[in-house]
Amino acid sequence: MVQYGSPSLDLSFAALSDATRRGIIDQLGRGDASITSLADKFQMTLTGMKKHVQVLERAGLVVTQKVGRVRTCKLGKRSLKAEAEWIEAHRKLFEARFEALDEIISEMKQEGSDETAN
Amino acid sequence: MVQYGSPSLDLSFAALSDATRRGIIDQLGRGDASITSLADKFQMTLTGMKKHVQVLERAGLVVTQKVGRVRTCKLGKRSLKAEAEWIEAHRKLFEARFEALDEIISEMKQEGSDETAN
DNA sequence: TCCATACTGAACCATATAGTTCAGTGTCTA
DNA sequence: TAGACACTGAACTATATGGTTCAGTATGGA
Repeated sequence: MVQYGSPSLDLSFAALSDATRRGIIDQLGRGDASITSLADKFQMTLTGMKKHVQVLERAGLVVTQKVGRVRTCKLGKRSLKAEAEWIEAHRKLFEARFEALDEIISEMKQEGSDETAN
Repeated sequence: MVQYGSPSLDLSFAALSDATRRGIIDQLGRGDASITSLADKFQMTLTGMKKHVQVLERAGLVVTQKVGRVRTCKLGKRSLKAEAEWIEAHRKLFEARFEALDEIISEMKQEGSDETAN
């Protein structure tokens, strides 16, 4: 795969594409948590939960710290800034398209429509 | 996988997690394009490009219409609103954590620090 | 009518993801 | 010091992803 964009956006959007991981972020927003407590909450094995946490950690969205036998997870310092910026920048493109679509619709009303065919 | 969140967020964040697909959205923001022109631009086979476009289409980020032998791709009506909202809502959680971190750092300066160990 | 163009679909490959089990290792705590 | 607890890592499974090639089908133009 040829790289065009930011590999960190790759990692964070991929991390956010799983509902369990979005739930973990939600949960950590309410307070730090151990792997065990997260695994309980999301009904998953410790090993499975650890993998999710690692994905979030690689994306910089979560940091963990092991004290004694307990690994505590908390929200990281990435703060979703770059992601918010990408999305906001591109929402403008989408909105510009809407205006263009309005024109097309008026045109279609005049001359009869094509199909989204095949 | 037990589902907790929105399956449409799953699809759109997954779609955005690939730099080529983010590039396609970028490109379509500058104007509609055929599969062939996108494949050229991103140096990829037609088949490969078609798959990317299908991922974007399933996520609602792109719509396509075939006229004659040409399939034209344009930005869809999803507009990234839900994605922007999720991210904005959660940025607040991250920022709240920062303040908490500041407290922790001051505490650590007083009593000597732990390690992010193991 | 014939050829080039534009796409489509099936099949394949390598790698990643989402999860599991099982067998550890290290740390409390009674 | 024995057991319980919290995690870790390897190995395995099933499925998805990102890409390819190859063999079509359908359309448009000379």
